[in-house]
Amino acid sequence: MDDDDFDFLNMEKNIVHLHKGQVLFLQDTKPHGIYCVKKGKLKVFRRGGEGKEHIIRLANDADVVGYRALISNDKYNCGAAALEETVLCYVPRLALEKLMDRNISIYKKIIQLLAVDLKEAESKMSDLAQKPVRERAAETLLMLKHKYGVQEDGQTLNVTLSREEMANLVGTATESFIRILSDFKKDGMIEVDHKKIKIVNEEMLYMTAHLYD
Amino acid sequence: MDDDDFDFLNMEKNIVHLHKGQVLFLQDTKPHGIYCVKKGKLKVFRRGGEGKEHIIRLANDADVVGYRALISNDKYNCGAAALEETVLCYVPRLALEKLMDRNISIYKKIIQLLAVDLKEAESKMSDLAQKPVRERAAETLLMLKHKYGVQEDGQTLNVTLSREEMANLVGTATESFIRILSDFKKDGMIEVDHKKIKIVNEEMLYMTAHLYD
DNA sequence: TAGGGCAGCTGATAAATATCAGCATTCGCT
DNA sequence: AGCGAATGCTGATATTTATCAGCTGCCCTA
Repeated sequence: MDDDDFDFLNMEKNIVHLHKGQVLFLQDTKPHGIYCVKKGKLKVFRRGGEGKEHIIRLANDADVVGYRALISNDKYNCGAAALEETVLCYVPRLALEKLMDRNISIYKKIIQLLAVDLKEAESKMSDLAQKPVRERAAETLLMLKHKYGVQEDGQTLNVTLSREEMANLVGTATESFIRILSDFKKDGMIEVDHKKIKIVNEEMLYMTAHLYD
Repeated sequence: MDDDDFDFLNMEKNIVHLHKGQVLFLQDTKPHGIYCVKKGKLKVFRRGGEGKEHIIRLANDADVVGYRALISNDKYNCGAAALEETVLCYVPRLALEKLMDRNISIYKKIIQLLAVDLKEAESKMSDLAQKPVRERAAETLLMLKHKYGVQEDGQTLNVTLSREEMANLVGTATESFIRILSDFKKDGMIEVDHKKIKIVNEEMLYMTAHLYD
């Protein structure tokens, strides 16, 4: 979304504040609008049979969430919750429809959002089907760096997730992920200080992820 | 796509015939148009590191394939190949753009296509992350029945896939899938005659897939 | 119609991953 | 600051899934 759209959306002045861990919307409920992240981080996840969650995607400043369900007139296929203090702009269905009426280019933007999400979903799907946990774990760490960046030291990931959440992102059991994380540490690819993860050998992580080699 | 659009597309008269196994387009190549299935069946797949293919989705009469890459001005993220004799209608980029210019509602249709694909991709993703092979195999058989229907006997799946292709659809090794298929046979859920698979106890398959129970 | 090759199948085994149990550490409260 | 609960970690083990090898039968076609 470009600045013009943001201005319009912000004019609606429906600001939502979420604390860390707070739920924005739940899987299988009906949407009434869409959300634009002004500041903060969100996880978008699905719950499987035994309640175990799988994180489908993460959201960042300027990302839009909850729009798929709304535009298909469908229930939410995923839930969303804040990973830290987060501020969002809520755009009710009607406001969105007004926006779309007066600006056809919004259609193109929605198409672009969907197309990006779909491409990433397809790639993740084949990764889940084919790559071992170790490779997916490496890939996930690199994705986190790419998505949220690093702190002033240039190495520490600028996002805080629990081990369980990271495992849910990778698509594996928490213990398995923890073991792999300590392997990565032993191999000198990362350094770990509680929830802070530092990527010290990105090249080697890439190799491990088999993104190139 | 409704009848009007089909008429327009068909006017372009770019008909493509594919024999069983023939490739429509390859992953990582550039699209020049989109394809509409007039008659036949296609698989859309990605190849992983060691060349193993994972089938992302199947296409049927009236499905559109290859449009995601075109509208994002991107390379194909997946390849596509015919599962049987297939007839498609090719719509070159320019013709599509003309169509979109004179009919804004095409944007909405593309959005709906993308939204459906995205929803299915997200669900499949969490299945791959959380469900065991046996459940995914049951789900796949039910999906094949739903997607392609059955023959006159009301039970035999109206599509022919090799065991390897089915395994690639489930996201498992060919041998693992074969074993599970013979379990299903033993349990009285299906009957198998070479490539013909008959679903004789759909209820039980649903239970096995944990779609409800 | 003989035979080469491939798909399907099965058993044995190996490897990957999950689960379970127990303990240590940290975090969120008050 | 201190307590209880939650999170993180590790080892042992179980389970799931993949891999490897070998066998059969079937189609193709030479």
